[in-house]
Amino acid sequence: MSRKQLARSGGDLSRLGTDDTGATMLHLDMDSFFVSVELLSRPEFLGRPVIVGGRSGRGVVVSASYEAREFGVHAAMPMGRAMSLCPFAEVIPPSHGLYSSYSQKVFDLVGEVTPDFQQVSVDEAYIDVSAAVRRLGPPVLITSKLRTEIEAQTGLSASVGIAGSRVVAKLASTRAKPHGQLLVPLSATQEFLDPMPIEALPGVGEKTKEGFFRYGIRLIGDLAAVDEAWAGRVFGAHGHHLWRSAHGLDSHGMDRQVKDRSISAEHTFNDDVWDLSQLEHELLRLADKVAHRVRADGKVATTLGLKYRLADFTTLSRSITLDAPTDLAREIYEALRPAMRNLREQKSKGVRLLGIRAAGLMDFAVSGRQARLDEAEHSGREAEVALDDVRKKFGTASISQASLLRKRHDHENTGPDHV
DNA sequence: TCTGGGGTCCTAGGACCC
DNA sequence: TCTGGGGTCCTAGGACCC
Repeated sequence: MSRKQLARSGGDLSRLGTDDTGATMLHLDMDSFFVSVELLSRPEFLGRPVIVGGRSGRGVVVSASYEAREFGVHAAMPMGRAMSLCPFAEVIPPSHGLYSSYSQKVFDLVGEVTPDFQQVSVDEAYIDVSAAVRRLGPPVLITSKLRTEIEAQTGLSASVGIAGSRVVAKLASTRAKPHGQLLVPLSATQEFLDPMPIEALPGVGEKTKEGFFRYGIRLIGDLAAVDEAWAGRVFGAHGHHLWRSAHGLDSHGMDRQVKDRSISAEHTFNDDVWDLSQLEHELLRLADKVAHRVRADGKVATTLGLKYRLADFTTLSRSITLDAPTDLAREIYEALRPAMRNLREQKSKGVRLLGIRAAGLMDFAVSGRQARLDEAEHSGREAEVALDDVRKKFGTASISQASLLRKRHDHENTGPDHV
């Protein structure tokens, strides 16, 4: 049974009623967003199974059309498996820039309804219409107009859940898909939630589901019926949060979005890598990517993390907190390279994935970074801070260029013996 | 034909300080 | 003489989301 069918089997929607008083939280979710955007320029594929995703050996499905889903294809599935399930699907490589521009159009339209919304991904947002009802009418009407407007302006369809809380609105939009909207009146909230499988709750994945199953909890209603303190004892903070969700209650408000906690980049190799210099080359490329994005945000990073996944998919991580925050590729690279070398020596296995994370982000202006740059200039070490610009002129630096620059730099500062 | 990339949040243990 | 307890920072790992 597909997820959709499962959701649809959960109850008789007509019994939910029509009273949208107080149901002022909307969850908007674009229907198979990436695929739908691609179909705008490929109308000949309409009605066919279409998959957006990486085609190479280790690619996965990013988005599948509803026709492809009929074959069991879903997001995050390895492409090989998807193709065996649905051999005649059209496969389109993702164009993230294109999706961002359509995303912008959609959220511009949302912004015309109310500024009171929180975008949670490229194709999803929570919209609090409580302040908009006097101006625009009841939530159900606002929703209809918004969906019509989105479709008229972009050619894309959205589904919307309307409820009294974020968690219920989200479950409602899932139930409404595709191309629909669903109101869950406040009085029908528990009735709506109770028959749903426990894994429908956001935050319940494979592991948590197994945990609940061990205690005979299979439906949201089962969780709602237990004592909150028990859920907390057994499942910790997560348990409290999920118990509240099972009652249709949010655990935190819209103000939660403390954005930009980290900026990361990672790469899965087509074939497992054993060669240290190849790893270093990739590390430099990732450092460059992350540094650019950190600078573009006007930030500097205090903590740097390395992600290191072995051929057998075990994932190791190392992190380093810097004395002085940075936004330079070279400093990121130099900080993480020893950790990577250590891992390479300890684990005699091929490397599947390498990743870098920059965290502890703060504004450049308050970071003291400028003072360090000034100081560096005065002490004749401008080569160090300017290296990034040098590297930019060469394009993506090769490892030999990088080590040449590093050697020159080290030579200048500590003498040739240091290298 | 196994498992992308970019994120968030939580936990647990050790270091270190008072 | 040999050991309390709280707070905070840091690191490593893991679950989960789109």
